[in-house]
Amino acid sequence: MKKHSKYLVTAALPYANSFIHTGHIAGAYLPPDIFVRYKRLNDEDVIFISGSDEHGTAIEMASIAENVTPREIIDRYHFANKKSFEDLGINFDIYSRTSNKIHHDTAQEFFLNIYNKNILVQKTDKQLFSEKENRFLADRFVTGTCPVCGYEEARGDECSNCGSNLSPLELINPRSKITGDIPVIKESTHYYFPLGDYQEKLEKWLDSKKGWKQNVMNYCKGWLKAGLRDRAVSRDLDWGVKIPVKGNEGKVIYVWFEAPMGYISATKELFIERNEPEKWKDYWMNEDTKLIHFIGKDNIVFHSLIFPATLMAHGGYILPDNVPANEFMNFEGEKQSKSKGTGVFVKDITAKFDPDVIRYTLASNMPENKDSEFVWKDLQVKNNSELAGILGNFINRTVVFTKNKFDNRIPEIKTIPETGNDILAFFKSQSEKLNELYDTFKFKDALLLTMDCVRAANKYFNDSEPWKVINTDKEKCGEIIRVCLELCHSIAILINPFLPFSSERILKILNVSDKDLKWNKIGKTILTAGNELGKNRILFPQIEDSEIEIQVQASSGGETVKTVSPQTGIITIEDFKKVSLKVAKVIECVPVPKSKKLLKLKLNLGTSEKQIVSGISEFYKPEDLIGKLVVVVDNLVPSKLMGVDSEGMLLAAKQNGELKIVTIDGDIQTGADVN
RNA sequence: GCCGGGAUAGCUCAGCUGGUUAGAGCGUCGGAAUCAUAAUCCGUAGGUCGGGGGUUCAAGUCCCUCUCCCGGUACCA
Repeated sequence: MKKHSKYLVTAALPYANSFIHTGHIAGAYLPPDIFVRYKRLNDEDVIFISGSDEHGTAIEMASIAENVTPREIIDRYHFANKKSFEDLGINFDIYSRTSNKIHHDTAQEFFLNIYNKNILVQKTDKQLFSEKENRFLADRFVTGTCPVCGYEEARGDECSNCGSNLSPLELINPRSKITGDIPVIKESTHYYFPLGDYQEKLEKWLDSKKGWKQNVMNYCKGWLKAGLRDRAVSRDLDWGVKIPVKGNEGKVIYVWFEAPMGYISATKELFIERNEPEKWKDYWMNEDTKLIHFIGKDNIVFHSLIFPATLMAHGGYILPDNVPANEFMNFEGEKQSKSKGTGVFVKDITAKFDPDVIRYTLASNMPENKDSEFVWKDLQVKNNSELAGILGNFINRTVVFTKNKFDNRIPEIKTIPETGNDILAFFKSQSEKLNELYDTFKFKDALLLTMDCVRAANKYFNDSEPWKVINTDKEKCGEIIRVCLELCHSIAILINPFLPFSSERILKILNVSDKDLKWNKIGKTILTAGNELGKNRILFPQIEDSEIEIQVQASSGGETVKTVSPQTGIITIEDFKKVSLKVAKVIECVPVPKSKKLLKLKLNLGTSEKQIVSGISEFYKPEDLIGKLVVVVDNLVPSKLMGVDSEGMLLAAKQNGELKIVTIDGDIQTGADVN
């Protein structure tokens, strides 16, 4: 029965306005890749889908902020992220993107289907409209004075000063963030999806689900308990999938509604590429297919309530069989966050370390049950003591022994020694235990069990003492080494889901094809006596302290410093000239509400003023700083910290938990260049 | 404020419906071994399971309460 089911595995569509970081990988991409690889070793029918989510306000905002087209933004992140996945061996069958025509067609068909059934309801709201730009302004495009605290730069959805939730209509003196002009109030009609109508169906459906993770169920129950409400499915925006109904010019399908359909359009695209354009239905519309969504916890309600409801509304589609969401992976005690500039981008870490080492580190510490922690030191420790020490060493000692004592050829085996049979049987039984772990998404346990096999292999080598036996009985020694070589092959299979690159390298070293790279060959003898081994190579070179130190230092700059790429070395004067340093006087200084370390500073730079947010409140009180002359980076790309705009960076020295800001020795005019 | 989730050995984490001396990996310390990337193997030590109270023959596991962290959500007109 199980044999005949198909698997349709999806990984969350990353939003194309930032680079993916290790937290994303550990939470939503490595787990499905491991799962899919395991299934493939078992010859199961599985396809693995993901792609970039490329519409919505945030991308349009980014494009305006950078004065480029949205297309430039999404291209930048789409291709970078696609490459990041490839570099890490996350092997999607297709990594598509929602800006593709096929996705627009699919989403519009979906919308029309539901629209034609009169499922959608229309509501009219007052919204701010910019006559200059001739369009409605999304919440985040509006800025104005907060009616609660009087802060003049409040956003349309939230005041970043006092934290109040706002509607753009409440703002005093609202302005367009793009052009600065004053918008007018205009009515706009939108379509809503009546999620509440599906409450009962969803509850019943969820009740029938066995084996879902507790955290996933909890999130859903929370929402159901609160009652599901209508959700707008259209928006006044340029950038997105147009509403395919007349009279809705300037409106697009709300991104939350359209994005998950990206899984469907990506599947269509995949089978068009494979010249089987109808075959996607065999997955999406086939009850024998198990649809599994791998996501992070932020996405739970979309994948286990909202998207299923829209699938129900359309009809004909299967619903997810499981949604194994993970928690988050933090970074050295902090959230991995774009706005805070903390975390490790995949593009940076893959430039420096072996993808399998990264995969191993992330997998062994996956946030399966609760938020977990990525620590640089861990990468070194895992590599040196586990990958190199246990795994790499076993392969290496076996291969080197074969080379030195058996002419680099696979020894004959007449009878397998009893202890050899034991270890092979142990491998087999472990592989059976692993089946259950993989099927229940317990990948951390699976990794431990996998490494147990390698440990046992080392023990077999030790206990058998081939280096002694070689002196008395070469044939028997050959049999021991032969068993070890067979174990190497089994290990190549066992580690394949986690360490695909190393798995391949082991096959190369053994000089065999991948035809026996099948789960049911674990613990089997498959090598051919007399065959010569391939060239040996060290699978996991030691990672030195210095290599890790560089990373730790590069990413410990605190909130105001972006994690830098792992690059060191000498720069030219031209490089340095790119940085504009100026003397500035602190004229105002207040803590950022709700933040732990942030101070908001208003600075006088002689001819101009600017606002900088700096993570120094643990070291300085606001009143200590007012009037001080400080040094700032004047031409840093602006960013937001805790929702507060920051237009530069304050220089400070930091060491061992101490921090001192850079000040000027004596009097000089503010705005003076520093070099 | 309300809802949910955390707080377990030096570090990173497991502990299902309550049940013998609380587990794993890594690290520490000691020993064995020397084929191997100073890599392996064996053994040892390490925790009043965030604090306090309660239910029970029995609680890390259930209940109450407090502290701290993390999400979500509301209000603050």
